[in-house]
Amino acid sequence: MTHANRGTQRTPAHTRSQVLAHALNLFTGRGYFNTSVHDIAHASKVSVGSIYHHFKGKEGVARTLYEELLVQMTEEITDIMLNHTTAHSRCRAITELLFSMAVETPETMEFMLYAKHREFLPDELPICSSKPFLMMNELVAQGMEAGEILPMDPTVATACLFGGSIRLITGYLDGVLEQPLPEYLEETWSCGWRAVAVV
Amino acid sequence: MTHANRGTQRTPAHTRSQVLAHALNLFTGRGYFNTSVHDIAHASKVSVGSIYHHFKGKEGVARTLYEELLVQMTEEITDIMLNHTTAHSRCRAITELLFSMAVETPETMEFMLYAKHREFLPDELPICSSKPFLMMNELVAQGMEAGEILPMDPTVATACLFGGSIRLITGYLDGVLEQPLPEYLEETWSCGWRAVAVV
DNA sequence: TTGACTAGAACGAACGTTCATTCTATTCTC
DNA sequence: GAGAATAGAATGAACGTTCGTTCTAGTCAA
Repeated sequence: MTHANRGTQRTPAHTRSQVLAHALNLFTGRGYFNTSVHDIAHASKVSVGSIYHHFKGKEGVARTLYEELLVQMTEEITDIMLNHTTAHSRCRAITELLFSMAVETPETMEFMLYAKHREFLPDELPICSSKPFLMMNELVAQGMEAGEILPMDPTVATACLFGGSIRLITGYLDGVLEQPLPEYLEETWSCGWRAVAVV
Repeated sequence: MTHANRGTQRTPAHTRSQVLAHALNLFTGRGYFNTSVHDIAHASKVSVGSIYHHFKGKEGVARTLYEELLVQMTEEITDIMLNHTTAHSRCRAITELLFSMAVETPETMEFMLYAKHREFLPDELPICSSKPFLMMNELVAQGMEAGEILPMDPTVATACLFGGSIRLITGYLDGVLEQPLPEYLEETWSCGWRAVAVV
């Protein structure tokens, strides 16, 4: 390492992660279309050319963020499936996961729940067709077969089980909740489970 | 009327409504930022100058759409409040309203539920702070006082009561439902009410 | 004739993208 | 191990396009 970059890393991996982190921040803060490639370059302290070298363009940055997000989410849910056995316990764990992600990585959460991906990633399926969401559907269907969840359309059950949590998280991300998000967890979970549980 | 506009209306009211209708169509179809003023002008068969005369610009068109939407929604909910007395009956009516709006005016519904208004209307509050949503909150709070709804945080109750419906409607607008939307109404309503109702 | 309305050409700023060039770390040759 | 060769990475000015907006000229009803 020469004096020219004393104090700053300049490995490709570092460049990539810097760009992704700052792009996520800008995309969620002001929106994809209100963020220019030059904004990302400036925020990441990286040149425009580097962004094109690594990601092939603005859309490539967004696509990479989206794909990494789905992979991470899939891993988390797989973990939950392995470490819990009942639908009750699995759904509870997923609700906790959603709440804690919203608090700890709100930008990631916002990018997942709130961004209109189809406006800037035209070839992507809607997020509710993505792997993690399908896994949640599958999980609920299994719980129904096991007699833990009332017999009904699995799509409806999934929507009602998690719909309340998702709305609260949306409210949190919009800054309209009066209490800190975690204080709503217990009641929200109770309602969601009560909506579909076999008594 | 001269030969110049034979067969087409050219009253200001007609111009306004044409612009609004086609703008809504374009905004929901490809997104606000993927729609240019020239696109709106072309689709509405109206000149760019006219759009600027009536709406002061692209953002003005979106703002008008948004405001009209909130007014219409407020009226509908006010109607429901007047024609129903119990929280059970009112919430059921609102759920039906949401489902039927989604089917009959999907673009309006999409613009309300799905568009990221804050990205293109920077001064607007998030939609969950808007009048119709606050009325729903208030309605639920009243139902709680009346002993119809379990005592809990009203925000949570509202989120869980309507969260399932909203998720299903989102799925419908994304085109991922297997059945026609109305077939999900009964089950979704049952779940939502069961989540919060006093037994 | 006046004033609201419409038309569409013109404008300038901002944007995503490209590219010729420079830099840097690693490999190869002797 | 010195030095040439190479490939990947980084740079930022420049380009062509698109877009929101403005402007001037013209239309039409009252």
